[in-house]
Amino acid sequence: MRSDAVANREALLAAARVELNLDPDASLEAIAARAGLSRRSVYGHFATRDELLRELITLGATRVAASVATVDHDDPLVRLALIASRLWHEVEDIRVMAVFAVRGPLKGHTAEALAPLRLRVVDSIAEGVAAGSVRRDIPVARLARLVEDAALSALAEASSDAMPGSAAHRLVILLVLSTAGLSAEQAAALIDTHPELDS
Amino acid sequence: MRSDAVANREALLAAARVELNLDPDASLEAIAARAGLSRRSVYGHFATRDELLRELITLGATRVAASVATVDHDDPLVRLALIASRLWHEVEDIRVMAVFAVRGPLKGHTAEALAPLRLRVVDSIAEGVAAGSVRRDIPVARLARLVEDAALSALAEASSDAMPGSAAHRLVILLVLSTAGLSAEQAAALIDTHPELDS
DNA sequence: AGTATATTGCACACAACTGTGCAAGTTACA
DNA sequence: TGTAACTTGCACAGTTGTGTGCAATATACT
Repeated sequence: MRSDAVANREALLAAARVELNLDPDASLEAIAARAGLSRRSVYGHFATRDELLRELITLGATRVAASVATVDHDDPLVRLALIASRLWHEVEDIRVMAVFAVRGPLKGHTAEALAPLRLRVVDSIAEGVAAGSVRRDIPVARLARLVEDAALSALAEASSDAMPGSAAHRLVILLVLSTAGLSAEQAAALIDTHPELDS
Repeated sequence: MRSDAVANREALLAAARVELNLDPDASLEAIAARAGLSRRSVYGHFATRDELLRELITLGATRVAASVATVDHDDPLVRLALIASRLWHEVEDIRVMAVFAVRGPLKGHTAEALAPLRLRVVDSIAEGVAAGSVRRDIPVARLARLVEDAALSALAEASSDAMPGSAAHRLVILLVLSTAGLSAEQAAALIDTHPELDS
């Protein structure tokens, strides 16, 4: 592959990231334009629109999963909070795109790349239940989905209502912990006693 | 208007309710077919697809708002829980459609009919904050949106993962209370000490 | 039974896309 | 500098929808 072709491929992915973050239904025309290319040449890099989207999602989801994989802490609740924190940082400037990937028509594909992350969440919750720090009134698998949903709600809220990044970051963690069963005070205490949750 | 025309209009709205609940992007063709009419005759009742959707949403949202308007209780938290409960009952069998109305492209229109309901939620939360029973770490307006989002998450969860209606009903209330800042135990206690939340 | 009212099928215009074929142009790079 | 690799514009086919005009038909209601 020629060097400019490589660069253009990158440019297309970057453009798609931006454009789909503005409007998940953005056309190839719009994406190509942002990349400084013609719609026609998109097909020189990706066979179909779908292929472009899948690649984009795979890259993003893998990156997120990889980042979250390095999280570690003995306390499952703190681990959960740390995961939420990492998630925020990884997704901060592609919030809409992230929500689209997880909730949109390609969610099945996203799920594959996100599987390890979700496994980690389920494990942490199960551990928390065993330790008595996470609610027992909702089955673990379901609670894991609801916790993820809470995080997405926070992302969406941060997208619509412009708020300072630090507030959004804290909000994601708070909602995750609240959904896990903590009271607002307990959640705040947990965050405040763990400075690594500020970064 | 002729009597059969009135009936067909109703049939179209009912069909749209069902069809859009299966797929929010359902075509007029599909809706008309379910109503036992031809696509062409839809235009005898509604000028555009948009008009049909708006009418549908107005009817539904108004009904929900009216039902919620009759909720009353001194304790703002219990009131919030009762609102969640009513919401569930009103929306139970059009969950997908409800989520579409609130999150989809017509959310602006939905907002009008839903305004009184949202006002009530904001008020209850504000009252709860004043009474010290609702979290103070998130601004009231934002918290109101997040509480609503939590309810929607519960609806979505109940839609995807088939669960008994009673469990879904309880889940909606639990998530609303958790988001409001209660611990899982506090939320459960509140529900269990208020039998009217079971109906 | 007669008439206003509804419904239907069909054709058509239109829009906004995706994806392809091909000839002509441009550019990396050996 | 030559050539393979890449990009472009344009035309075209195909898809899937919405919305309209119109003539033919069916139906409610008086």
